[in-house]
Amino acid sequence: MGREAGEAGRRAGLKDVARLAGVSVKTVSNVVNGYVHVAPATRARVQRAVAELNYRPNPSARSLCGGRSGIIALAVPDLRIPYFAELAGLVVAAAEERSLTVLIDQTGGERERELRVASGLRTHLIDGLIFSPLALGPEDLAARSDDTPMVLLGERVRPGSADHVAVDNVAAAREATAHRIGLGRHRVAAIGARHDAAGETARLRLLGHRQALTEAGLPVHADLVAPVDEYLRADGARAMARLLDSPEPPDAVFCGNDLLALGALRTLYERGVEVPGRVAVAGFDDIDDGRYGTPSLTTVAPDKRRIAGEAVGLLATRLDGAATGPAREIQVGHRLVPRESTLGRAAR
Amino acid sequence: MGREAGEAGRRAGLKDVARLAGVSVKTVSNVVNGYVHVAPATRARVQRAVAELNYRPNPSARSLCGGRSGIIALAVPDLRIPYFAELAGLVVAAAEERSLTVLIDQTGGERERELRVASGLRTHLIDGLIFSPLALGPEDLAARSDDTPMVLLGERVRPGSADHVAVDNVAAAREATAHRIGLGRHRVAAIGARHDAAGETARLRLLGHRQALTEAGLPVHADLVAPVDEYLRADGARAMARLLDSPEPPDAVFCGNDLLALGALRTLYERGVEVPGRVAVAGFDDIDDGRYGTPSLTTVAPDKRRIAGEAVGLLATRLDGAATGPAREIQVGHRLVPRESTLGRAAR
DNA sequence: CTGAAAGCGCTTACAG
DNA sequence: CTGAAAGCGCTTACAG
Repeated sequence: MGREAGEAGRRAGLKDVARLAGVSVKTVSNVVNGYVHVAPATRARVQRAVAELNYRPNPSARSLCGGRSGIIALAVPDLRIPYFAELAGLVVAAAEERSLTVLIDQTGGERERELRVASGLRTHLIDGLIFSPLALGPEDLAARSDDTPMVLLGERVRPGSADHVAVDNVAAAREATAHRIGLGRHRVAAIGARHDAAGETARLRLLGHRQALTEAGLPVHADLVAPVDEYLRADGARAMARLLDSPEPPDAVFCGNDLLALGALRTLYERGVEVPGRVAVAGFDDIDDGRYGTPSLTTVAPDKRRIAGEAVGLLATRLDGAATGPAREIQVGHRLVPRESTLGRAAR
Repeated sequence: MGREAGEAGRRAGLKDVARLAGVSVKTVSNVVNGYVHVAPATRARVQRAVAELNYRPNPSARSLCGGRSGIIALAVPDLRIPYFAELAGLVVAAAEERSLTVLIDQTGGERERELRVASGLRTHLIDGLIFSPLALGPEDLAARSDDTPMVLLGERVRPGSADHVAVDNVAAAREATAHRIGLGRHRVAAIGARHDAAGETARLRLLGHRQALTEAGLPVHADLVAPVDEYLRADGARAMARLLDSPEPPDAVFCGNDLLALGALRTLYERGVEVPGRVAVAGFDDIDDGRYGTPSLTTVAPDKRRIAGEAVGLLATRLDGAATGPAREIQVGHRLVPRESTLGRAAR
């Protein structure tokens, strides 16, 4: 008898292990936490007792002692948005490598909820926060009063106010548009202008797009920049329809993200417009859906795995003592992934 | 001065609130936890103190007292799989309505990791578990030794051994295939047979598919059932290619999930096979990607919002006292969503 | 290298 | 309806 959990109905505690091993709880604690100064024989004895009792540390008690909970929060707009889902999956995996557990908060990109997240919604519970804000601006973030370590995903906040990991949105978008210009397109539209506060990333991507036009000596037509409410497929579909209905439709479109681009492809399909024959389409994010699209979607691929890894890594260093110290900024690479939506079937 | 957290650098505790309000900690605890028997005046005084000190209960302490942590775990194979990402988003939202926080575990569908999840990976930390196993069978699940409340998503386990929420996979798949037969297709293939332990859901869906064939008096050709390793786009694409290469290709395909179907659509696109003209395609899950596909994907839509809601609801009742009691089973509805991949462009 | 003691912030019986 | 006390399981100085 006696495998798995304590038969007694009660789970074994540090004290039980100590008794069985014939040492003090302090020593057990030392062994469990991997401290160095424990005699090998003692360590072995303790480990045997731990195994026998199937002892597992109680994270609540540990965290209560001012120790850490081992939990970090990831706050994103919505897991139903593939980019954030993929990112979340990678963050959970990266966290696991460091024995951290991830709890998810969905903000819906709403200012109120993001404010709550930033001001310590999970204080006491989490050791740190990885936050991808949409509605909050640099000022909001810099004014944060909670002192839980935080790593920001996305645009640069006021320099020095928080650790953050980002891609060079301007450069990446510029490459995407330049790619189409290089293929001979001269009326390159953009889908994704936003008028709300959520527009920082959008703004930078559209800026890169315009830079590419300017660098190529092409005019920037205001009517070739389509605004959207959100960055979802439906918005892209609607925006594409409007562009097609304009007097001089574009021969290429840069979309602020892949979801918009997939929506745009859908409209083009419905209207029987050849892609890339008459309109070349590119997105941003490199979500899985784009890879198997028909046609497959040309996009800019940020290194999501590295974004997740760096975010968790930055947080981990904060948890391991360096709680204070200058804010760090990590710029993660990206690469243009040309596929059929700009190259045609030859792309395969 | 004095907004947000305690200036003193230390967050206010129950004791601080009690002192400020001039009551005992017990009373503060009562107010904070919404107990009834507190004099209105006392309650008001306490609430004022709570607000003034910006007091927030420490979940670790609460959980340590044998109380609850307010945290539940959601264990799914991988958030990068859209179905699970959408489900996770809905679970997080449903949990929030009940003031529960969701922590995510990714099992990768690996037996070892699922076993760890089932046997109490998060004991002490979580109040309950919502688990979508892939590799574990009914025996594994029934043999679970950990007593943390658990709600299973997916197939029926050994009746009575655990709460679970599921859709009627057999009936749903049958409808999907019957739909194509009703449209005059007679060589309806299936993609998604699995030979590993992860096959329970797959098995039921293919069973429903065969039932539809049989009910229509159609033969079940073994060569029209394509096996796959996983349920991802790439698997669907490969399987579709094999089916097309067979001597008598199908005129319709039922795929075990939407990801397989999207992969199949990709192969059909690459080979220039008209959909649904020459091959009608249907999937299962109703993930967002299918809705905007080109063509849009006919699928079976389980009521995901309800799955998430019921799962959290079942768990919540276990946390609110009914920790023991007979296992409950909730069957969630589904509906066939015919789209262009079977109906053609007229579907719009 | 190891032990005994205090205390983290809360809740839960137990009295009044 | 409210209070004083014990204790949840751990870690952290402080001694030895």
